[in-house]
Amino acid sequence: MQITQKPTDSELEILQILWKNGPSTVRQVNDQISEKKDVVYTTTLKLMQIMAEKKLVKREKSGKSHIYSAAVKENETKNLLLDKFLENAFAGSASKLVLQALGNHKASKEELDQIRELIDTIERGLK
Amino acid sequence: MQITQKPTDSELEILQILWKNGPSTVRQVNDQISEKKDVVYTTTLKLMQIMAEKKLVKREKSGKSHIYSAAVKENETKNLLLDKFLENAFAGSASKLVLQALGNHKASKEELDQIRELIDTIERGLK
DNA sequence: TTGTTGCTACGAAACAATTCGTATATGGTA
DNA sequence: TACCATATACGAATTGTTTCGTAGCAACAA
Repeated sequence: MQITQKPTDSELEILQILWKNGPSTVRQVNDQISEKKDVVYTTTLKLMQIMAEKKLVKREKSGKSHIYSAAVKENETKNLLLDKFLENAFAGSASKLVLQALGNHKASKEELDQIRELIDTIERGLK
Repeated sequence: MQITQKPTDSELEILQILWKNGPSTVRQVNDQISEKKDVVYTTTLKLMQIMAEKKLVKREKSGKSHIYSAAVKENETKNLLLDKFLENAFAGSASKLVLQALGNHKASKEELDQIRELIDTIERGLK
């Protein structure tokens, strides 16, 4: 399923858990979230029900509970979020964003090298 | 003034105009916004009044109208937004974000070179 | 069969962001 | 001064997100 509409922050939090852990019950997702903040079980349930309506997740019955899994791809979703963010905050310019991100956040030598390699690859493509 | 709270999308839109054009009246800001989408004057006015309460903008009286100007720095604001976004979508990893941004969005040779230079500079610092 | 436990369904409150209509004030001009 | 154009103030409707309480259902053990 192609993602079109940007998930909210809470929805993204749930998606991240599903991407990381694979198909899960509401209980499992809620346990994860509870490690970071106080949230009642039914709040997570409601969110996941809404996400099912929006087709952000699929669910299937298993005994008396449901197993939820992400219905949108991690990569595509993050790209969409990035696009919107880029548009809102950096007038759509990826390089402005990159300069700001690298200028102000710590990255290790390995990470920097990785980025440099990617640039090489892209430039070879550009020719 | 140090920014602490993330501006909303609409607020950011107004800030971008103030950063770009300098101190402006509500009318001027609204004219800019109107080029892209339909918005009634009082909507923009209300937003800017709220932004004044939040100290995102300052205003001073000039004749019968007010002149508004940004009260937060462009660089700091974008950094804050970037931090939040990084945290929500990329687990705080700037390099993951950069890889995704460069991998999926077009950047020109000049932009790529600029980024490469920045990496060089950072690595010299790290050394 | 009858509790107990843990699940889903669902309504509604609490917020926050956005939008707009209406009332009112003010400055400039005839 | 009186009028008009344009400004601000402000309340309120709308929309979307997040939160939680309560009701009811289903599985399983005693």
